[in-house]
Amino acid sequence: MSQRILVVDDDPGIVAAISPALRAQGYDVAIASDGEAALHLFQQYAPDLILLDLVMPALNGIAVCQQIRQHSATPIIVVSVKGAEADIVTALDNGADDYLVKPFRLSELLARIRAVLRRGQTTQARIYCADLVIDTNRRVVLREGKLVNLTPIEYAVLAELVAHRDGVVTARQIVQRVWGPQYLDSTDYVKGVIRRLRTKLEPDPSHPRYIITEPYVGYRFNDSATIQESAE
Amino acid sequence: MSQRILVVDDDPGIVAAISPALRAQGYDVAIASDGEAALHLFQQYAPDLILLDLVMPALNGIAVCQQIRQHSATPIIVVSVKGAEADIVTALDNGADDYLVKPFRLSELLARIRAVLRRGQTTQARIYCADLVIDTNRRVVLREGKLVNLTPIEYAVLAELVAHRDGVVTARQIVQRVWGPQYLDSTDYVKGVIRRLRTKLEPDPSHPRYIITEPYVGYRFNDSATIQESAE
DNA sequence: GCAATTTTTCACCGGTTTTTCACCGCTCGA
DNA sequence: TCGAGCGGTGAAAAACCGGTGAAAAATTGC
Repeated sequence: MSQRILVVDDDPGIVAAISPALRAQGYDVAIASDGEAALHLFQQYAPDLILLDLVMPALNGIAVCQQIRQHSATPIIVVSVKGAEADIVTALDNGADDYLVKPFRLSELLARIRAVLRRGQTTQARIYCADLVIDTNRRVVLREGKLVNLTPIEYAVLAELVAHRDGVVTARQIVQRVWGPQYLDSTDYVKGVIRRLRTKLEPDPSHPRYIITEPYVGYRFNDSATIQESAE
Repeated sequence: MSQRILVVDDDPGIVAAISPALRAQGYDVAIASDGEAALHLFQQYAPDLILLDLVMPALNGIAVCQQIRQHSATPIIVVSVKGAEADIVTALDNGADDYLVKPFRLSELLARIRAVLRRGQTTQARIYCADLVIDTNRRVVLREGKLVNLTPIEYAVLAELVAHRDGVVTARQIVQRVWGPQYLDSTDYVKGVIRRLRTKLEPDPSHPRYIITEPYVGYRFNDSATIQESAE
């Protein structure tokens, strides 16, 4: 389901320039040409982000900002020809999340949209993998719904593997990030921790599903939950 | 309790211009003059926001962004002389939350800081948790409807725990925020205060419900009033 | 200035974690 | 075929962490 953007601008030229570009990026776009319509559409359309012009008939941009902020935290990017310091400060202090002065570069607008939307995301905190749930926000790991007790080093190593899941992480990389650069040659640590992680996480520790050894390379966290039944 | 900003810039002139202004606004300011120092201070100082220059010795701004984003969602505002479209897009797509081109207007920077910090806030004045009521506005704590007498330090530590309820707070973080960065290694303080808090708040201080120890990690304020009857 | 409270300091205990080391089997390449 | 290097295993030693108690030092209120 694509994200929805409400474009509020009374200049048809601007709208005609922006909306196709947004649609091309995969966003759903709705358009309002004055403040009243903006508030109405905000209710109806429930956008994920609002692109808001300041100078408008019916209700100006600042007023729209304030109204919306009374009930909602939906991100707002103000786009305006007014580039004066006071305008920018006023808009930001009245609830705008970002401010872009016209004329602007399209790719910058798109980047700022991405940045603002990213911020709103509840940082992809949870990773599901077969019967494993890793909640990086609360720093907990669940196996079959039950909490697994991980020590700090165990968790740090697991986090490192998960952060690069699908890619291989070398023992040196793990030591580097978990113990620090000065321990670069003591890759023995990793062996021990990997073992403990496997006994705690793997259904069958001697035939790991999640923490896979890539011989002579490193370890890999197996995200694709497809279980590989190796015929041995 | 003021919010902390980490200023990362290798130009002493810029730093000299910005930091006093930030301090005048009531922010706590730490300064790093290269990327390595920035990452180190990020760990130590745990800032609420980062002002990041792009051009730096040791490790450039984009790299710093990426490193920080691997583990954290702390807001980053990039401040740079580079105003090219590509620079802006690159920075925003690598985790920056906002981008400001030097030279900038100070009041605009401050407004953008406010806008970005506003996002992260979840101000909730009153926290109810079983028979505990914590009113952060009036700075009082009630237990079974009765006022609990907390000393300033006790309250500050509790507030710190409550602010991150459901998340774990390390002893270092607590010391950092309550006593200040210069006490970073005297985590003994925390033990004492936690003990006193438990005797004052917990129905059964030796089996805490509210202030839970997460071994080898830190303490967690248990918001979900569900009492965990551990079988064993 | 004195008494009560609060904060800091310190040493100890029990439990857990981390580190270290020796050994084993396997694979790769000479 | 053999040796070297890599990864897995096991177990003991060392380090660490959090809780406790108690006393010294600092702060506060009267």
